[in-house]
Order: sequence, then C-alpha cells, then structure tokens
Amino acid sequence: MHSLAEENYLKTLFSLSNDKAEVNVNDLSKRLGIKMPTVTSMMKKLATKKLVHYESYKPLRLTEKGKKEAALIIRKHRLTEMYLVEKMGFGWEQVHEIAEQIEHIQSSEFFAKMDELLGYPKLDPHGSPIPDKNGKMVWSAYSKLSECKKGDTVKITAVINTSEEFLKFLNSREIHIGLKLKIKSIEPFDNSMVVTYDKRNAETLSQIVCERLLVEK
Amino acid sequence: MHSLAEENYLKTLFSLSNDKAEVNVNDLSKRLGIKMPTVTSMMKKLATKKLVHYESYKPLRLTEKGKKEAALIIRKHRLTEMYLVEKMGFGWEQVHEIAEQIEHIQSSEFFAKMDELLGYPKLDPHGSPIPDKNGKMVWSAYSKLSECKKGDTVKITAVINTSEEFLKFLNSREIHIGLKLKIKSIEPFDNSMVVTYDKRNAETLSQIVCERLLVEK
DNA sequence: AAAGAAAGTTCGGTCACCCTAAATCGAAAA
DNA sequence: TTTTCGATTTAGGGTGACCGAACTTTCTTT
Repeated sequence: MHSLAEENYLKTLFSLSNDKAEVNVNDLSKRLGIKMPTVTSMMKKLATKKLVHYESYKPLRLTEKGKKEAALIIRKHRLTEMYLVEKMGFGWEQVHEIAEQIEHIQSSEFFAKMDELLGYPKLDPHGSPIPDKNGKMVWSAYSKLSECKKGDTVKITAVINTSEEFLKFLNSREIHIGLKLKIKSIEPFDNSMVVTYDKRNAETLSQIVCERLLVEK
Repeated sequence: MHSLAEENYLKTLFSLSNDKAEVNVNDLSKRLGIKMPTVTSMMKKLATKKLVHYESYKPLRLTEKGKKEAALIIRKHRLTEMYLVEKMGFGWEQVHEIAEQIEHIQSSEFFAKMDELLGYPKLDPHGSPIPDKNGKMVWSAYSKLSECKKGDTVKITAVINTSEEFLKFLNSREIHIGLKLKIKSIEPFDNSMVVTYDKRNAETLSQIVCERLLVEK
C-alpha cells in the first residue's frame, strides 16, 4: 500500500504529535535525520494521498486517515516488540531495532498470528499501549513520575520515548515495568528525585528520567 | 549491506543456477518479472561489487562471494519458513510470501535466535536444505521421483521449485514430506506415474509433479 | 550461408527519495 | 516599525531501480 519511506514519515509524525501539540517540518526532519526540503516534499505527497493536512508554513497535522494508518504501523511495531520479548527471549532493549524493520512487513495474517499467540496484549514490553486492529489506541490514566509528590509510593507501568540508551540506563539501575518505588525526596533545584525500591536504597533520578516514567499509584 | 533489489537478484540467480546449468539474462528477467535491460544493468552493478562474473552475451555466473551472499539470504528465507510453520502454526503453503519479506531483515541476532529456537534445523518445511551460517548448503543424496522405476517404494524428502499452487495440489492429494509411496506403473506416453500410499490407492502424478518431488529409497 | 528469430545491449526517459544552495516567510527583538 | 534570524519552501541536482524503443549479437532454420 504505502512505501517504506511513507510509512516512516507517518509513524514518526504520529509519535511526535503525541509528544507535543504542534509538530513542525523541522521537528520531523530532525527526528528522521532527513533534511527539511525532503520532508516538505513528502508532506505534499502525503497530502495528495489525504494522509496529512498540509499548508505552507503551518504546523503538520495528520488526517484521520493518516492517524489510523500510522497507528496500525505502530501496532505492528509494538506487537513485534512484545513477540520478540515474550516468545523469542530477547531483552527489551534489543527489540526496537528489529521491530523497526518488521513493522513494514505486509501480511495481516502474520501480525494476527502474533496477536493471537501473545493473547491479545494491550501493552508492549515498554508499557506503551498497542493500538487495536482499527487503529484505536487507549492510554490508561497514567501519570508521570515527575508529577508525583514526596512520599508517594507508585508502580511503574510504562516508559515513553524509548531509546536504547535510556533502556540501558534503566537496566543498569534495575528499573523495570511493574517495579514499585517510593519517593524519598525531590530536589527543588533540578527536580531530580531520590527514590528507594527493592534493590536500591537511595537512587537519584534526574528530571529527564522522571518525565519518561509513567506510573500508577 | 546490499539493497533489497540486489538481494532479490542474487537469491534468484542462485536458485536458477541450481535448477539448470546455464542461466541467461532472459531467465532471470522472467523469474523476477523485471525487463531485460534492467537485469543487464543490475548484473553490471553486481559485477563491480564482485558478486557476479559478467561478460556481454554470456551466461550469468555468481562469484564465490556472490554464492555465499545468496546462500545466506536463502538461509534466512528457509529459517523463517521453518519458524513460521513450527513455532507460529502457519501452513507450509502460506509461509513463502511472508518469508520473502522477512528474509531481508538485517539482524543476525534475530535469525540466530530463530535457529536456536528451532534446534538448528537442516531442512526447511518444504524439505529443502538450510544453508549454514557460512553459506554452505548440503544437499543429501536425493533423487527425483521421476527418475525412479516401477515397483520402487520411496519416501518423500523434499519438494523443489515450490509455488503456492503446487503446495496446494500436494495438500489436496494428502502428499507431504515423509510420506512413503509405491510406484505402481509409469505411463510411457507422458511419463506420468500411478502411485499408491497410505490414504490413496491409485493416484496419478504427472511428470511435472514427479520432477518436483525428491525422494530417498 | 543467408535470413529470420531470439536474446542481449544501448540509449534516452520516468519516478521515488534524497541532497545543497538560494530565496522567502514570519515572529521576535531592536 | 524595521531588522534580523530561524524556519520553510523553491529550484536544481544526484542516485537507484525501473521502463520502452532501437540496435547488435547469437542462435536457428532453411
């Protein structure tokens, strides 16, 4: 249906749109590692396919159709990550790169089978929600660790904006989905938090890290 | 390393070379569904990469390097087919198309893991040998069913030149790898064979079918 | 051996996707 | 309000992978 390049633009635009209200050509360009003029022309192309609303000098917006297509690609990505971890024994920090490629496989049977074998999971191994077959994605009512108060005890349910470096960092601190931790103190100067859990007595997490950890109480 | 297109040329040239002594531009062109001028120019490109020996108007030959690369792609294809059948529950006639895409995934860990989970198989679900990590492929001493004599009792060990139609045909006759059958008679006119086995008492197989079934005695 | 057919090559073109350099727009600062 | 500067688009190019048309080589047939 769509080319590999188109799928990557769609998916990335979708992800960026979830992170911030307005996504610019520049943002997309940086994230994809593709120069702005190329991004502009691809946006025009996707606009003719009714996948994005494009107006010169305006922020980029996906159409409903575009959102659905993008969500379906992300569905494939997250199902794949889940499968790699659950059924093949990969570590959660290894699977992103492989899933990045497998998400472009064209075979609904293949992904339906994964879904079935995994028992129709709702979250991927990083805790991000897996969109359903219609591209609907339901975020549970998670809050960011950075928004919690001193003394709170919370359970980590998801990790956002996953990069391999970040995942390695979490592993090195033995932090994983499902971990319960207590907030000992919050440093007013840089908003870093000192937390205790299971295996660590006083671990300091920077604000950047706290922004990326979703928790429930 | 190589582009998707290059990989497809290599793989196809390798397969055709196993079927017949000399492979022409025309053969490759037909098999790939790509016009001859395009094939010619790709051959020149692959020649500069030392993957094929190319001389104008001469048959096409892979270099040793080219053979190895091709075998490694076929390894990925066949491992994938095996995995899809054994670990995901697909039918053997469904897996070719999916494997056709997954064979291009770039991740040695991914295929190493498949190999491990499958217990380092030697044959794919169609009975074709899986090249090893160094691109070495060992064909057992199979013979074609079409080369057997009246009265022989043989076991089917592999299927060559698999197409979905052919696999469906075999399924419809309940013919599968491992099946033992006896040759009742051979029709001299068209070299078709009448065979008996397990569930069928007198099944007629055309020469085309018999050419594609590998057996051991 | 000459003619005709088939196979292979050469020679422009096209399309997708990427680039740099230069022009233009728009928002924030002077 | 004018300047300035970053963001954006336009213009022009490049490469990979494909094509058709026309030409050349090789094979086949007579």
